[in-house]
Amino acid sequence: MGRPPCCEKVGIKKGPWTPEEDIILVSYIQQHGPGNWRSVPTNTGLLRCSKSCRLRWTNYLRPGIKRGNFTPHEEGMIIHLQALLGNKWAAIASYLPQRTDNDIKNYWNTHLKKKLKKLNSAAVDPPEPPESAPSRFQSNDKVPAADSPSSLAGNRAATTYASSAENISRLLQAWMRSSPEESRRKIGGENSIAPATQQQQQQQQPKAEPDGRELVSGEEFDSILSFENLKSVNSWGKSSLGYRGKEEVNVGEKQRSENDEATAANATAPPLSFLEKWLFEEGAAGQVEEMMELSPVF
DNA sequence: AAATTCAGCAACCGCGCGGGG
DNA sequence: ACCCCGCGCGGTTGCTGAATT
Repeated sequence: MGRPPCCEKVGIKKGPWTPEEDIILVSYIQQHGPGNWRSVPTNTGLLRCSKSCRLRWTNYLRPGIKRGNFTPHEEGMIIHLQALLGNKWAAIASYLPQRTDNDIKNYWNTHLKKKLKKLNSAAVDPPEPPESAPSRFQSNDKVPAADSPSSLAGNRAATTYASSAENISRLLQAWMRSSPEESRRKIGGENSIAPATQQQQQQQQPKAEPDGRELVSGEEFDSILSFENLKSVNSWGKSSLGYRGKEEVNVGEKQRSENDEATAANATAPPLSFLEKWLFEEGAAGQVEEMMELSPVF
C-alpha cells in the first residue's frame, strides 16, 4: 500500500504562488528558519502542502539564488558535471551554489540537451549510446568524494541561506509596488506578519538558526532593501520572481564578485578531485564541445 | 490581426532514504 | 528490528508568453 499523496486534503491550494503567499512564507521562515515544513502550513495558515512550501522556498525565495543568464562557464560546468554524475541535479547544483537543482534541470532539458544533440548529430556517427545519458557513475554507483546528494544539499542550504536577503528584498519590493493597499492590509492580519514590520523585525532580531545558520542582519537587510541599491545592481533581464504575467517585476540582483563565488563554491563543495578542480578553471567551458566529441554521451 | 505552434519554466507527483520512536 | 514520518530528489506536467504562419 502506497503512501497517500501529501496534498490529498481538500482545500489544499495548488498552482502558482501569489505574492501574498510568498510574503507569508518568507515572513515565517525569517522568524523560524527553514525546516520543519510539516508545520509551516499549519502555523502560517497557508493553504499549501508542506512540500509545496519547501519547494517554493528552495527554488525561489531562498536568498542567494541567481536566476537566468547562465554563463558559458556555468554551462560548461553543468555539461561536465552531468557527464560525470548523471542526472544528479542536486549534486550538480552543489557545485553551483547560486543555482537551484530545478533551475539547472530545466536549463539542461531545454537548452543544453538540444545543444549537445545538435553537436552530436553534426559529429560522425558516434558509437551507439543508450537513450538516457549514461553517466560515468550510474545512479547506484558511488559518486566521487562525499557528495551524496543529501549531504551536499544540506551543505548548500547552510551556506546560501546566510548569503543574502536579495530574493526576499525583491519580493518585498515587487509586492509593495504591485499589491493593492487592501491586500497589504490583509496580509498584516492575524496569522501573518505585515511586510512593513518585517523589516523592523529583521533589524531587531538578527538570529542564528539552530544549526548554526545565521540570518541576515537587520542592517544588511535594510541596505539591500534600499531602492538605490536595487537600482545599481545588475539586471537579469528576465523576471526575478516567479510571478507570471502582470506580477512580474524586473529587479536586478546584486552579483557577487568572482571571489565570493569561488569562496562559496569552496565552502559548499567537498574536496575537489583533479577533474573537479579542472571544472572550475577558466576555459574549461570552452573545451566542452571538444570533449563531447571525444566522449559522446547523448 | 488571429490562430497555431513552440519554448521556457514553475510547480506537482511519486519514490526512496534516513532518523526517531 | 520494525514502522512511521518528514524530507529531498528526479521526472513530468501544464501554463504562459513568444515566435511563426
